[in-house]
Amino acid sequence: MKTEKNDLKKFFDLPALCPAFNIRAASRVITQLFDEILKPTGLQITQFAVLVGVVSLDSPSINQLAKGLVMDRTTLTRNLKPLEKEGLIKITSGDDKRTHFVKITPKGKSAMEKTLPYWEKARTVVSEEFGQKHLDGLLKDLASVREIKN
Amino acid sequence: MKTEKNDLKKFFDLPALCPAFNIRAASRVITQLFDEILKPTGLQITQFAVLVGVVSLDSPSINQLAKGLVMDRTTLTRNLKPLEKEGLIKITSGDDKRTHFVKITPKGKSAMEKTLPYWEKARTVVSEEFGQKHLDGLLKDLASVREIKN
DNA sequence: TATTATTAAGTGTATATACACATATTTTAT
DNA sequence: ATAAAATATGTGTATATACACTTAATAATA
Repeated sequence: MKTEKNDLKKFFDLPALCPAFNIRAASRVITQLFDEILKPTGLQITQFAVLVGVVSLDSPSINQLAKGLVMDRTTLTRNLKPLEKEGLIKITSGDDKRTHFVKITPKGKSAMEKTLPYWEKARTVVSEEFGQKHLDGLLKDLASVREIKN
Repeated sequence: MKTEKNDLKKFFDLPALCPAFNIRAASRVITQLFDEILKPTGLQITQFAVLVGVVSLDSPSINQLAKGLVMDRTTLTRNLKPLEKEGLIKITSGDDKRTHFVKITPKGKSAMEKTLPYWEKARTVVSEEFGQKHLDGLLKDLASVREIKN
């Protein structure tokens, strides 16, 4: 009989119990579902989220936008690059030259309008697969998870 | 008064309603929390998840492991690289030379043993921040989200 | 005013993610 | 036995993520 040291059975329960494994796996599934449905728009769901943040926060600074999106500032900086390259946003300096504001462009607005129905479609698919009431509960829980950060 | 076309208010509700925005944001928060606590182990939570998958599935093939982890096969291939480089796993061919099996090494086992208490600590933190009962419900919901894939 | 501290943002590096495409091997059908 | 189909995996490319570190500009203080 092998020693206890080599007994790996204790790891077998982890996948079902781990918040990180599970939220990351679920995140991959949902992201693929949205990106598949959004494909005709040329936007990925993360990019759409950033654009929505930009208009909701009305031309925020990088820091403000990162906070609003619950996204690391340096991650956001990188995520803005393809949107800027495509001309969907524009980044400008304020009076305080350290601060950079993110503005939506007409092309960006147009891309958002085009994407909205696909987003609605994706949301409907999730809602039907999952149950609207169930989904409402999940969204509430996910909002609570976000609060852990504070 | 501007035309309806330029009215962006309709986007303001999206962040609260979007499963993708919310699950991705929550995933970032949880991942950072786990990675911070796991830092002394030298493993990130995704890497620990892969190792747990390898031992739980008992030296699976790449495809089997990807399926078990609900991870895209090509993502897994890339995620295995740093683990292999560190000597925590070994990849070997079977009789069918297309199939590659992933095996844990002694160094890999040792890393897992070292990491386990840190994982437990992180799980406790989440559980306390969030409430154990609440967390159980969330884990169940996340498992359901994963099922959408099938 | 000169120095120091603070604030805002970018860069270097590494891992994570996944689609489209390519390769190698095995199986199936002719 | 050979051609075609199916299977298992890897690679090219692009985006996503975030820590550690750096730079630039402004604010606070001596």
